[in-house]
Amino acid sequence: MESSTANGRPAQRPAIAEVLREGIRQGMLAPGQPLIQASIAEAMGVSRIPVREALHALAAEGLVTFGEDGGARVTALAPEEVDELWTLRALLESHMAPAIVRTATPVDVAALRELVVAMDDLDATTWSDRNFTFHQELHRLADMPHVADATGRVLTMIEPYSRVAVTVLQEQSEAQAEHHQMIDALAADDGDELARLLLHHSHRARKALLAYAAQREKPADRHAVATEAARSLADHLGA
Amino acid sequence: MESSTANGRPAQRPAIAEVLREGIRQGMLAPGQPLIQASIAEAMGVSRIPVREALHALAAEGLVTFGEDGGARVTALAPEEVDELWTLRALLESHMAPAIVRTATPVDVAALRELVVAMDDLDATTWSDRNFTFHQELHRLADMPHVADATGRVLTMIEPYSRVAVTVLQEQSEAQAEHHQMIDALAADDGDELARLLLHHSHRARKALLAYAAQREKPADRHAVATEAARSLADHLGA
DNA sequence: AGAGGATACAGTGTATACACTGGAATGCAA
DNA sequence: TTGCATTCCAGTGTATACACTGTATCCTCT
Repeated sequence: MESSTANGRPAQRPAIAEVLREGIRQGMLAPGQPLIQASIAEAMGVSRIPVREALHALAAEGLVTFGEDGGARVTALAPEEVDELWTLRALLESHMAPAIVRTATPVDVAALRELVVAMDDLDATTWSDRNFTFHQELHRLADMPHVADATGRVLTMIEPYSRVAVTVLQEQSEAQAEHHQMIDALAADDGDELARLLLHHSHRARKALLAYAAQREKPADRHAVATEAARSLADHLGA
Repeated sequence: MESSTANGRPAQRPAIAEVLREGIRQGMLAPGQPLIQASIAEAMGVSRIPVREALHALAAEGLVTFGEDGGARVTALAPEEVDELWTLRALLESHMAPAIVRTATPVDVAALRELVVAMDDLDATTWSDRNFTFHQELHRLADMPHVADATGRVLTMIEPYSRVAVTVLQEQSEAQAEHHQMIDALAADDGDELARLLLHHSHRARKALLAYAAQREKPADRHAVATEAARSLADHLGA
């Protein structure tokens, strides 16, 4: 009475989207970079078909954007969008805080504390990875799969932009200090405090990032590409 | 210097995902229903390839679930999941409220009021459609594209479950009354009141829906599928 | 008649092949 | 040298074809 199904081959499809997602999240695939189906297919040893499917899935997640000409690129976010997503992240995380405190067992808290302690002295890249894991694990405790999913998507989208800040600013040590406070609040069953910390965590990082971005993009603001090209041209002609 | 692209044929791809999404949202494709690639392809007059891409995109949106056997079905949500999503909706909508009030022009407000008035006496199906549009238009005013997108996804996911409530309960008239109040709050530039109304709107509807669902699912709660299968088997054997 | 195994079928995953497009390079004329 | 038309090519969208698997059917044997 019920229909059936089966697949044909190794079916490493999920792996393709996974690899691309990680590549984008970790910044190896830069925002705006074109994603050529044939190249990806060759690199992964598959045909274009499963690559296209992965690309469309990532597009639905917002990580990839299909230009009207059909070409896929890593989604590039405008500063206002990054700002919006940081605020959204703060909202979602603080929303989960009470549930996290409610359902976390001492074992969970111990595991998280261990994770945080292990992050205390790490280079920026590794720290960013662990930071992502830490927050994901935290969200998992809320027992709100859809909210956690949405939050994870937001985290993934803003991560390429956050990493820059971690590398350049003193962001890492401040964030670590706050992580320790979060664990303490969690151990003390203080949901309100955890929510407050998560809000502060996001908003402080967001402001630092925006300041950095503003400083970085000031000179390039309007005619950035044009002036850059003009300078290059002048040099070339002057020689 | 820059790469180029082009497509081959009519490229009605976006239409495919769109049609499926609408079909799911409007309940024409019921939760749990298998989505056979070949059938869809034939119905839409295309091959399976673009259908697969649409399916994967919808899966990334959460509207479609791929079973481990590979078969795609319309995602079926457990009551707790619907509950979680209603709460999330309330959070997101109330978050947007201040921004909506801030950026809405008198023209926007008039257009929304007209929309609401036109909804006053409609059959359940048409009203549900307009209701969806109304909320989407409201979100659009917040000038927060990503939050609005996320909210739209949530609305789409819960809509099949909400429609039942609208059909059965007196939900429609209560919701309409609240819609009018929202427009008034919007016209009065009262962001806090709008946020309060949106929260109340969602939470009341959510409770009504849950009560309805609980009543409806009481007998099938635990071993629903097993008992269903057993009954079917019994009928079949008894005949 | 009932249990056990071969076979057909439905359905999926993937690769290959073809059609089509827009920009880049090239060649030609002025 | 410059302006323009033509050709070439990179890249995409889609269809067809094939490989594979789980389930259901049917046939056989006891």
